[in-house]
Amino acid sequence: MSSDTTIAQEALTFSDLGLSPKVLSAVTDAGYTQPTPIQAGAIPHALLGKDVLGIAQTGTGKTASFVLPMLTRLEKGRARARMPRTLILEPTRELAAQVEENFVKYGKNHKLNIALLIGGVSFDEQDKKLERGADVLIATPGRLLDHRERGKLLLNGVEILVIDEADRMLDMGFIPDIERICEMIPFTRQTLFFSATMPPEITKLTEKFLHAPVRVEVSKAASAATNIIQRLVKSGSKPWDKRETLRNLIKAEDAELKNAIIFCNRKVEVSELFRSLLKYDFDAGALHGDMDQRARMQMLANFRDGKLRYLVASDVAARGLDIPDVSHVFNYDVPIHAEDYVHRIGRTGRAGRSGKSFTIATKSDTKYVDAIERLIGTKIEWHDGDLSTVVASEGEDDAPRRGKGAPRRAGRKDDDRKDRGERKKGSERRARHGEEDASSVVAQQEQPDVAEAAVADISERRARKEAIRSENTERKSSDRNEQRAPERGDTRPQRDNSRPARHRHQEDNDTTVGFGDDMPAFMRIVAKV
DNA sequence: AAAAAAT
Repeated sequence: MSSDTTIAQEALTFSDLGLSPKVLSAVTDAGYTQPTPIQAGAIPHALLGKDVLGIAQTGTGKTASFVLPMLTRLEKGRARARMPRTLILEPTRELAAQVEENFVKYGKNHKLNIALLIGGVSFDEQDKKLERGADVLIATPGRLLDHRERGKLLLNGVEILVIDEADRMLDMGFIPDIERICEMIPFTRQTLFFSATMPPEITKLTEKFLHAPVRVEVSKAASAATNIIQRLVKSGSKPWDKRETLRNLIKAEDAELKNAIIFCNRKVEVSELFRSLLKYDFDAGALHGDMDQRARMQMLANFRDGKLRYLVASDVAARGLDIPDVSHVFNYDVPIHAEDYVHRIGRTGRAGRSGKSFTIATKSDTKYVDAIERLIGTKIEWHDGDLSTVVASEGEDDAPRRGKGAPRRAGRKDDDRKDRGERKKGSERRARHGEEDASSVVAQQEQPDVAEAAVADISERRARKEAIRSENTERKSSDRNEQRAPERGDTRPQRDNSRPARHRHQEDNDTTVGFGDDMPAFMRIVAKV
């Protein structure tokens, strides 16, 4: 009876789902045999051309649940110029690039034209791909609409439309854009719609744009994976207190720590913490939305490839990003929205591995911690005593009653001197003079420990300089020049700008992109198909 | 209290 169905489900393999031989062979080559619940539930219907409403978090194998059937269905027919056959909408550039990687990986036996339309990079290459006729078009909404308005793109040939991470698009205010785009595509299309949650606005959207969808639901991740050890870490609330807490934590975890993502709530904090960590010789990179696109891709690639051990990031990296082997997640700030906590810590403990997450909490974070504990339904253990044992740094208390202008030098600890040094002056200068100045800052820093520097692995130092340089090309100050100004003293090997960065790292690595085995264990148990 | 996305 019910045990029979369980057995039948467990025995299910990809070859049972109706995928084409070409697709199956790519899946097998990637080392997968068993579909995840969302894949097993969605693929057969998607192959039949039905609309699918998939309710699933990232990390459930969701991407493959639309990539594989789309590849199969694309085997018939050909793309025409400026008329893409399929369209996949993603909320962030990194996610869009990641989906493209999936199409490349599982479409290796197909001859498909894939175009990635995202902001922050030049139009030329994107235009060329559209002109050639794209079988698969992956886009963030803004750039897609931009291309359309320039007349480079006709959406009335789209046969399959995928809307991914719909609830996140809602958070980001993309819903009007999504509606516009949906209205441009003939309703004879097939629509595959994915969302982790179903708030009323999203339900409305599905009622408007889906036709008799098959609903496939995988239970929510909010119950927090059991393979991730979670701890709260008390800290004073001043930035230097928190940075010191973080450094000590990282050092204490050193033996177990392969690599870590460190989340901050704000972009400025990402930048500050990143610079601070570099000064303390941590092998860190940074990732947030104000960095130029090349730097974003570079940082992510370097972190994935193990060239950077730490990645300081905003919530742009919280959801969906698939880096298979992250050992630690640190929340430098307690996330304001409890769901973000679940997404952030879900960057570790992937592909059935174990992971550790530490959340630095100050007295003013109490209510956010409470909200998180309510959401995940458990109390998070304190790492080394709770906040009642916090010693406020000398001359300060934790009460946030002082304004920003309050003197803050009084009680600083010895260890902090590095942290607060000449940063402001330095960054102002860098902003005016561009990148070459950043390397001199690095040189300056390294001077005090010449001996150490000499011993240090050269490539590591080069990577760090590269990192500091990239992080300095923040979009706000230089993105526009970036597109047309290779004349700045750029010593990096000349980039072939006609190809987006992600193609390069994709060719020279075969990092596993998460898939069937990329499902948290707790989900495997409760998932219903 | 934020971040994300077109310029």
